[in-house]
Amino acid sequence: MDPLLIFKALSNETRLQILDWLKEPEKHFPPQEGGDCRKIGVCVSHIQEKAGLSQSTVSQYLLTLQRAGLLEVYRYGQWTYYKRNEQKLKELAAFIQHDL
Amino acid sequence: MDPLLIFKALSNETRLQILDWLKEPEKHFPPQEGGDCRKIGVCVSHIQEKAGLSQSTVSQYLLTLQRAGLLEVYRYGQWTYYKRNEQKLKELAAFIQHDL
DNA sequence: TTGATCTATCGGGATATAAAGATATAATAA
DNA sequence: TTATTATATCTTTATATCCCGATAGATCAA
Repeated sequence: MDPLLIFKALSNETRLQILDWLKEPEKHFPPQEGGDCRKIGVCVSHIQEKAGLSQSTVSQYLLTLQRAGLLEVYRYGQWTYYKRNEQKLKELAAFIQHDL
Repeated sequence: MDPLLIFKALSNETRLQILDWLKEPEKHFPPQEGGDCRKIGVCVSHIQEKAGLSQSTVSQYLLTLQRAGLLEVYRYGQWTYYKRNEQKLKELAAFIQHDL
């Protein structure tokens, strides 16, 4: 739990949106062949299309969120799936409530 | 409540420290003549001395935290006192818990 | 009024972040 | 093997943030 790293990761409109979209992935992204987006996450290209930014930028954003611990990664074949790390988000809420 | 503005304000080690020091001001700052630091806040020069940064930098940091709604200001004569806005911090905790 | 003190603001150089295109890597398909 | 697809990394330009010194306001003391 590195609060500074987390707050930096949250200091960007698009990254906040990505976290929000991933709350209800089936509502914001098209169906995937690879597997249930609730379980394995959403692949980078779907997130990129939704964000309307370049592939490299979105890839960087996802890594930023992952390094902060807010997203989990699952790799299968040539795909990379990202989903929320609800555990970490709960820890963050607890930190803000008790320590900030 | 502007989450992006708040997260940007929290994306700095010194600003996080200032928020922490102001949780127990009498523990971290010398006594003030102007009034009880719990009630009116701590003056800029005390915070500056503790932070070990220039006066202009600390003044900017305090404004950043205030614009985000995390600090409250009280002006008396030539002094400016800052204290935590516990209400806003509670709102932030609730936001993270329910909306992030 | 003059001088001292406290704080805010301005301007600037250094560093970090934003966001893109180009390229590399790795897996799949033909 | 070669071509294609998905993602990551590299490089670069533009913008934002960090942090300072200098200066400006505002208040208080003499």
